[in-house]
Amino acid sequence: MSTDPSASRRKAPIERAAEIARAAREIALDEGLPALTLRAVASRVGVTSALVSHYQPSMETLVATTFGTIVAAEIGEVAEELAPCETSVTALQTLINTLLGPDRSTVTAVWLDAWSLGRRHAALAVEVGVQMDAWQAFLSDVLRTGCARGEFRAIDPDAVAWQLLAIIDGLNAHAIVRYGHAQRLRGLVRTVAEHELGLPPGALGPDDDAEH
Amino acid sequence: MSTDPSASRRKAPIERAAEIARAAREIALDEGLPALTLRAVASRVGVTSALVSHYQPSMETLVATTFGTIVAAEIGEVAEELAPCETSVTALQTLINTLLGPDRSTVTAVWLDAWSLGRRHAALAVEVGVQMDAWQAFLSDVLRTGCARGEFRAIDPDAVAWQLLAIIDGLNAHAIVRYGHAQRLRGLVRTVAEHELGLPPGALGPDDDAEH
DNA sequence: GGAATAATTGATCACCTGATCAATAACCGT
DNA sequence: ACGGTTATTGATCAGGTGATCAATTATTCC
Repeated sequence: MSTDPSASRRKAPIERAAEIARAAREIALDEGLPALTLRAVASRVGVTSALVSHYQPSMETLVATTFGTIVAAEIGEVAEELAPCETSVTALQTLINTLLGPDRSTVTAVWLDAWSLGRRHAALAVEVGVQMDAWQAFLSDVLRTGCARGEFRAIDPDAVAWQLLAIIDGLNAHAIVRYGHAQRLRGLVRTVAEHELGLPPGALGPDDDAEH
Repeated sequence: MSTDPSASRRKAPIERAAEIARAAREIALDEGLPALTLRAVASRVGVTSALVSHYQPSMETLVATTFGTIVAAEIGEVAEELAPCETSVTALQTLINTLLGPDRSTVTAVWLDAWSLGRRHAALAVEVGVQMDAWQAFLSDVLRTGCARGEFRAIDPDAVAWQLLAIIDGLNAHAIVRYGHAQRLRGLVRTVAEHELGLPPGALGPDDDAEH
């Protein structure tokens, strides 16, 4: 019983570090990036603020890495969801539906916080750039694959990826601020995608109420 | 010399109130909404923080009204710029060029701050809603006028206005975070607008390098 | 079992935030 | 010229922020 975690207050560094990172993620997701404070993390984990400081070089980096982790996880989830799609058309369809779905609001809120905070927060600004590039690279890959398969016809998949992401972010931002969800406006993204990728109108349309 | 302002420290309430409001606007524009603090305003005006508190019921409301003033002024400026346009097509063209121009970054930054802060800031959230509606109403009017003139064909101008604003906001957000300007991506907005308004491709295109 | 190692704590620092209060000073009307 | 009105100040409060320090434990190694 030497490693029984229930009786001992002291934990292995790796475990505690994971605990802190997890708490940070939770706080960021349900209270926003600005609420990600030294004492908030400590309180959620159930330790002293000094301990969080001991595990983290600074709050600046914790905020940045927490944001990065959340967004990276989001990309991973979407990638996993797209994997079983047999055609690039269904993949793009799924991607649009997921990214504009009602479950996206929490992550979108984190993005908004990051955009705002990033202007006075060097480390976060860098991470925002990295994650935006990651998203672009991911979507760009989907488009390129579609072109290779002969499903899409795009001169500049990189540019189209940026455009689609910008539209999706804009719609989601509006949705989170003004309405509850952005699903109503999916049609816009579909139309743009069809136009930019040389698809016939309606090619991305049918599968509207397909998910859950 | 009884009303000489240079010798007297004391000022008329209306004048001081205007001074405070102006300082608040300046701070918000070049340091961001989160930098709009009691002492920052006081310092810029050259008075005590207590005086700012005396003129403002709370920082919460000052932030909200400052944001509202900035955005309302933006709408006013654009409206003024669109007034001389003889056709709705050139009006829409001008609007797109202006809204995605390089001078928009400061106001876009304020929007980002407001979207982020608005989630923990009741008064600001209300003002954000009001100003978004104002923008939508303004653009919607432009589109409706174009329809009445027979230049546009849109089934639902309100919806198209929301869509165009969402795209513009998304592009501007991306531009401010990742690149210096969103001008490169104007083509996207034009394409969408042309498609949604029943215009021939390229109808909004030509006047690309028209402004300084 | 005893000693070295390191996770954890509690206290504290310096700084920022918004807000309130009595006291002071300037202005205006008479 | 004087008195009332009020703009303005200085001080101060309560609370929050990130960060650092020695001291205290718990764990592990020998």
